[in-house]
This record gives sequence, structure tokens and C-alpha cells, in this order.
Amino acid sequence: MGKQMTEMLKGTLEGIVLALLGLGPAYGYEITARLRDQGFADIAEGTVYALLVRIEQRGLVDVEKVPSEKGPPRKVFTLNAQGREALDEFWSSWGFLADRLAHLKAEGE
Amino acid sequence: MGKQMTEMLKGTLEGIVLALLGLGPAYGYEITARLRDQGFADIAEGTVYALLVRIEQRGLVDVEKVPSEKGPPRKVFTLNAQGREALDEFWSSWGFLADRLAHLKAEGE
DNA sequence: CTCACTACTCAGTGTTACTATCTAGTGGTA
DNA sequence: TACCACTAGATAGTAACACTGAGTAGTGAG
Repeated sequence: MGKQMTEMLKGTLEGIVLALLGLGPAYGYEITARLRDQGFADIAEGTVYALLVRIEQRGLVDVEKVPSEKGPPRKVFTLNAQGREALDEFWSSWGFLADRLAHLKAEGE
Repeated sequence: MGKQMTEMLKGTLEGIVLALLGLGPAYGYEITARLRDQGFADIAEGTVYALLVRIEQRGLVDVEKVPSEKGPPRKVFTLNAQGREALDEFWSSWGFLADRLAHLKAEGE
């Protein structure tokens, strides 16, 4: 992936994962796969797991261990009230940034 | 500024500054002021100058020292061909990200 | 002659995504 | 058996970036 995208994902990737969890509970491997489907083809698994550890430690998600038929047990993450609040804040910040950049782009054309 | 916005600006702030320079040459203090006008009220001066040093070292801008009537000489930055290319790449990356997030936001509503 | 404004610089810090590697369970196949 | 592919998660070390907080320096107003 481009270095540019790597830097741009900082802060944003967390919001993306929170948004995915906002659609329903999910586990790490699944989230990684969904990100790939969404076009984020080069996001490393390790990156996602590290991010999930962070949002768990900040209390934004509830965690449940669920056995899997195909491999080790899954850690299923569910967005809780605090997580929803964080997601709202993310959309608010993102909205501001996207709005500013849309203006800038329009000015440059 | 929120920690969230701080992280989200990583990578994006550089694009914003390149976009501002795309509108015409400018010097550091001026760029800082424009950012404040644009709503980025809490971006530290030191942050902008450090960023300008980086894009200068990467050869994205041409630099000229111009005397000022009001204070020390100004370092005026002008976007060159390489800089324009970097700006295009930025808009491309940003476009991808903004598109993905728009989809995600629509799904969550 | 102090203050405010202009203009730039720099060392140190925290956060984040990436790389690379490791552990482990299940099922297929040579 | 031995090996591989897929599933599932963890972690140490690194690079990049924005922030904090401080500093240097020139000009003009009070």
C-alpha cells in the first residue's frame, strides 16, 4: 500500500472498524476479511488485531469467546454504549474533515 | 483539539497544505493563518513548519527567501511539478477513502 | 522600552499502522 | 504418517507524523 494511504489510515482505520462493528458483532478474522472486501486489500492482520486490543482496553466493545468449527475459538466484539458514542464522535470529526477537503478540492479546480 | 482529530490529520494535513500551495505560493506563517481560517483552529505553528521542512526535503516545493516589511524574512513555498504529482496522488487516495467511508456511513443508517 | 505581532526553528513525546514472526485448531491429500 | 491450506489470534520492533513547549529574531505602537 502507498505510504500516503498508510498515514491517512491513522485514526481513520479505527473509525472504520467501529463502523463495521456498528453493523453487528464480529470477530477479528472476519473484520480483516470484510476490510479486504471493502477494498482495503493490504491491511495486515496484525494491524487489525492490535487495533481491536486497543478499543477493547478503552472499553468501547464487549468481548465474548465463541468456539469455532474451523479453528481456534473466536473473540467476538460487540459495540457497547461507549463504543457507539465513540463512533458518533468519529463521524462528527470525519464529517468536518471531509467538508473542509471538499471545499479545498473545489477551490483547486 | 480532540485526540481523534489529531490522529485523523496524520497524512491528511500534508495533503491539505499541498492543496493550499496548489492555489498559489505561500509562506509558513500565512499557511498557518489560512488553516485557522479554514476551521483548523488548533493546529500548532510548529506542526506546520515541520511539515514544510519535510515536503521541502522531498522536493515537492521550490523555496525562495523574500524580505518582509513586518518581521524576519519569509520562506515562500511554491508547488513544483513533483509537488503537483504528490497532490494528485493525495486526492486519489483521499477520494478512495472518502468513497469507502460514505458507503459505510450509508450502511449504518 | 516593553508589548504585540510577524516569522521561523527544534528537541522530545505519544499514537498509530506496518513488518515479520509465532502459536494453534481443523480438514484435506499425497 | 507428513504436509499443506485455511482459520484465528498475538506480539516485538520500526517508521512516520502531529503535538507540546520552548526558543530566536525583526518590526512598529503605546
